[in-house]
Amino acid sequence: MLIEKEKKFLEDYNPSDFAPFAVTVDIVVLGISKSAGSSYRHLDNQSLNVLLVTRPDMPYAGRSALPGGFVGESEGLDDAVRRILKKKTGLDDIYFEQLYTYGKPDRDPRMRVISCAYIALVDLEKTDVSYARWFDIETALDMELAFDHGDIISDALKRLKGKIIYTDIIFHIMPEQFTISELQEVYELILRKKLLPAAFRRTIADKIAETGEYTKAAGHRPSKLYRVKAGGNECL
Amino acid sequence: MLIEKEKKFLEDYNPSDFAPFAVTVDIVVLGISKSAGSSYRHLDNQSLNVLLVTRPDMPYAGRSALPGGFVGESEGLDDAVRRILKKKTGLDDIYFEQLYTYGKPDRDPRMRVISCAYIALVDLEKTDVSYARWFDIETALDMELAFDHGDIISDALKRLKGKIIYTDIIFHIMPEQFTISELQEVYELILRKKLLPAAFRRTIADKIAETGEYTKAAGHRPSKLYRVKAGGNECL
DNA sequence: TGAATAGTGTCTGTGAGACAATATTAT
DNA sequence: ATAATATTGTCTCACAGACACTATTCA
Repeated sequence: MLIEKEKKFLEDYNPSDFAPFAVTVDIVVLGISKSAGSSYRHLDNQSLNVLLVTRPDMPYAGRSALPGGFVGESEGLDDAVRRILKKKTGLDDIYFEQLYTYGKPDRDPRMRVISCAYIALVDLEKTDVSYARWFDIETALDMELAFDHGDIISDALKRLKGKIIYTDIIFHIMPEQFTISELQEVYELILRKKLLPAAFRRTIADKIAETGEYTKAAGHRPSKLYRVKAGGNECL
Repeated sequence: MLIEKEKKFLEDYNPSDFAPFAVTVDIVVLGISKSAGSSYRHLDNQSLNVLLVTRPDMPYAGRSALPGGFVGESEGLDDAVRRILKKKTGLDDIYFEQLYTYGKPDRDPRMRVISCAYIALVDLEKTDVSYARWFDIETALDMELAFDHGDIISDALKRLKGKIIYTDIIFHIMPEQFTISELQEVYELILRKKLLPAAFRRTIADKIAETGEYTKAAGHRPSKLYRVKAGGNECL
């Protein structure tokens, strides 16, 4: 005979009364793209982009959505992320981190689905995205996306905005070589505000190293090219 | 006839090939307890505590574990957290936030379980924890806990350590009235390092307000009692 | 040469670290 | 009076904001 206390515990842990859920991972893949400047004198314009796929099926058929998919029966969440990233970008070794888990009962009309959302940062130039398309982040946020993917993207940006101040994850989105101005512009795109060049240089000076190379044919003074210094601060 | 591209998409989204998962929430409930100082002259000792339950069943029967339970079929993750917190602490309106989702395939020997972990901060004095027990955080970390709950607790502490610097969530763990020294000691318990009283006072001065009351019978100079000022910075 | 960008120098204010000094109570 | 804590004062240093200034290239 069970005492009252033990009964109470059993309520929580009885394996027979758990409901079956589907679990997916959805990934906010972010990258920086460049478009030609307005004249030979002007720098290229950078923009923050997010990778989206088009849903072929109901629900939200034809609607854009984050790349994602169901987690396999004996597959870890991280493994599912790696598998999907490989398929959508052609890359291994992409930096990613867990963002948040979305579990509102009605978020998928078909069934109960828990979505574990991730952020991934890629060097966009290296990606081969045959089954997906890059969208400017502003455009993407204005679009009608499938499920709650619009919320997920804006949560991802909030997270990123917070983290680039006290970690070095920004470098995962940069190409191997970059100028300080480019790096500053990426910060500005994410933080949505202008920074002072002098102050910016000072603060990141110890995180980067000169490569010895310079930009060419810029129509004005060339810029030193830098790379990340080893041993950055990734934090939690 | 489907073109190759569409087939590829269908692979990811075919609703019939999803695996059934159980989803639980597990909560790291943290609170500050006081034990009497060594003499009438000395202040009470505060310690950071975590709420644990004892598992009555396999697996890990008899082992201590985080309070948690299966998420109901049409219950939101947050609703599950509120339900469990109410049962284990007797309190509504507890501050909590999502920590991380743990989904290793072998983390529960019975079946595939995804655990969505949360942090909750409570005023320990107000809790009625008939079905759980408070443990000093150091003790808890040294114990052999069920599942991966040891990892979850240490992740929770890392998160808290990061967040108390740039948010005001700390106040959710404080009683209505507190002295600056007490508040400082809580910071020190979480950050695991000593702070300078003068600097500490300066930095938190604008977040708290005097109540007009003082500590009594302290065996030495009494301290002003403060409360939180409205409109704190909770951030993401 | 000049437009456009790269990069430096420096003043100033804010805020943290360090630590000394003063204040107040119960016994 | 004294132990123990509370609270304030102040010097210094690091660093970010602001902004002026110099440097360099290509068409």
